[in-house]
Amino acid sequence: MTRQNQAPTMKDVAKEAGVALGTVSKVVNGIPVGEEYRTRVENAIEKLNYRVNSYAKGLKSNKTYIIAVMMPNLVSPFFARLTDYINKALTQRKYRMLFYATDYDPEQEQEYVILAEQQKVDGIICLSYNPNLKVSENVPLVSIDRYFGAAIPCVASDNYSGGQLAAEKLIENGCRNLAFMRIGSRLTNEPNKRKDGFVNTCEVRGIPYTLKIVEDGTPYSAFEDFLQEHIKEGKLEFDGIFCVTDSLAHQILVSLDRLGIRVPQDVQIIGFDGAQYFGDMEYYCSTIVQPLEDIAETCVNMVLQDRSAKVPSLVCLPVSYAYGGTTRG
Amino acid sequence: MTRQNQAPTMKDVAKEAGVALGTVSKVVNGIPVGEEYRTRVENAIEKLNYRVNSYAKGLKSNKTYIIAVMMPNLVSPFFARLTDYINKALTQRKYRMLFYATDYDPEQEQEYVILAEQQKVDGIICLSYNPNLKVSENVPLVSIDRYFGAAIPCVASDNYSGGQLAAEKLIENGCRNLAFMRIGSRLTNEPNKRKDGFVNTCEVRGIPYTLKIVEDGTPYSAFEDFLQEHIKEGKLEFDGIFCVTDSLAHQILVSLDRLGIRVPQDVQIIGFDGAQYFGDMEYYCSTIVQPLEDIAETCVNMVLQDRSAKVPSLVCLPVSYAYGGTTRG
DNA sequence: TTGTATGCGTTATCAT
DNA sequence: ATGATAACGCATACAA
Repeated sequence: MTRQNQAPTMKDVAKEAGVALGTVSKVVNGIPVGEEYRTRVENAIEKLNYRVNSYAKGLKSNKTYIIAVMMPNLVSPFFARLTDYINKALTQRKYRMLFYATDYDPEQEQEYVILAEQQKVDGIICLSYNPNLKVSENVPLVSIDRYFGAAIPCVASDNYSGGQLAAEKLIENGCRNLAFMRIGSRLTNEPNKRKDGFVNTCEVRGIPYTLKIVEDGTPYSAFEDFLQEHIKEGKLEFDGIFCVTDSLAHQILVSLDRLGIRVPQDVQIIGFDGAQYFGDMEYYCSTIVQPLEDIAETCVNMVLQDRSAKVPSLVCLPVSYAYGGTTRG
Repeated sequence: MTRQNQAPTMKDVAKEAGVALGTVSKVVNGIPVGEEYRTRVENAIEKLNYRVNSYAKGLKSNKTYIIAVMMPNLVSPFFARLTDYINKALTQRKYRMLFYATDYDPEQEQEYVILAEQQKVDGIICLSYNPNLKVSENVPLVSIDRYFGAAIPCVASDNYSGGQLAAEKLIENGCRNLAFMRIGSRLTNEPNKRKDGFVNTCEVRGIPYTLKIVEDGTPYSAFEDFLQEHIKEGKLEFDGIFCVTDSLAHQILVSLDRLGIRVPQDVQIIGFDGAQYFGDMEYYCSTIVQPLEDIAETCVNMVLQDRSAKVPSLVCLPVSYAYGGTTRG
């Protein structure tokens, strides 16, 4: 029984055009061929609606033009936007994106890396929460925000400077008693440097500060309780708060509203990320903006780079401050 | 010259284990094999860190376990969330997602469909803005929100009922002079039925209404001008507004704030989509919630369904109302 | 049960 | 310049 209702192959095209298989391959790949033959082949391709099978092609050439991208999810605007930029950067370079959502699960991450390897992708870009991720030598991997050691290039915002910038902006806007709030992993990763930068500037500038850091999974009410405890005679002790993400800043704003503390009159808030309403409008809050487009471009360039080229093990890209209504300027 | 530093193949494993190629294949695919052989092969696989090459596998089996998903972008929370759910549904079924961002460009959409076909994906799920999209018979395609005709299954929210529900909720909350606002394509698509449902209920209930519909690309200021014109003696004529999306509702809220009109005291607003702050918190506004998870599941089930099975040409899934602070209830 | 051989749709190396 | 043929890594029908 012959193939029925199957997609046509090069062989079919060759038969239709009355030429040899190799000739069809040449036409498809833009290799010079006699004018007469070329049109015959092109007509046959048109007639049969032929498409090259990229699996067969990949099998031969050992190149797939596919990059695997791993993120915790696409629901967080930060991840979604970053993925969007990565996808754009890949598309511009004629690459496609195979996407995996890891849901912060280290085991799934490991599984997906293995999957990507057998998918024979040309590279992997991942934002990982698995500090022990095992990765094969055979496929280049670029990490976002997590440093795995010199062998695996890591791209991140300049989180330390971002922390400094947040403190400076608050101080510049008149704050004299600061707080830093963080929820999240105890894993060492680049974003944790936000705190260090913040603390550094507070100490250099001689501004008192308080840290409220809770573990992942802690309910947000912990922060509200914390704020409550620091309200003396109806007045919040802090006049400036740096939240480790815009998402947390949003929660804090809700709590402050509930507690009757006005923003930015009573306390000024700075978040981190640069999240925007519906992706393209104003900022949720005053914030340290991550250069997502640069991060994406950098990741793509590095993952596509010749393996033999020496790549830096950590690239930090400059952040900027953006006003979003929760500070005085 | 032999392969060097290449990923190991089944042949390598067979040699290492001292068994035949076919035996390795059987072990890999869980086909019964002698206990002795099995462990020998498994050890060899472990030792060489062997991974099956899914390209070679796909070439043989004509099945790739990859579904292409096309969306305008991942920046809009609606698209991002929908894509997230689709990806989850695919992952649960051991499928992977190849993602394409179309940026609303009909030509790119067409290109991507062709690309997907030569990528030999097992199916395509797309939210398209190309009314003339050409699609091959060889790969199943499921459309979201755009009806292409009986041959191509379309999945959407029950937009008509959503429009009705919005009108009913506004009326129920005491509104007696309604407005509908829309920005967007003139292409016929399912979401356009929101207006029809809204109008239907207004007429049945005998409530006066005004439509303000502008074309894509019109600046938002057009709506603010419109509102301005309908303010008589400091009072907005409308006491209820149904916005075609939450995104537009957000813009309208900004405009109303600027115009000194209070929400929900002076006017109540209902949006459409069910967008949430940072994906998982409160709603931006009172809204008609699209059942994104159901839509995703339905699309995935349909695209994976046996081609021979008759699939319905249009599936509409029930929407619901959610309070989000911009109405009285 | 295990091994061998063929073919999937390409590309590339040959002769022609 | 063109056509025949081997190989890519795997699955499978068939032979042992």
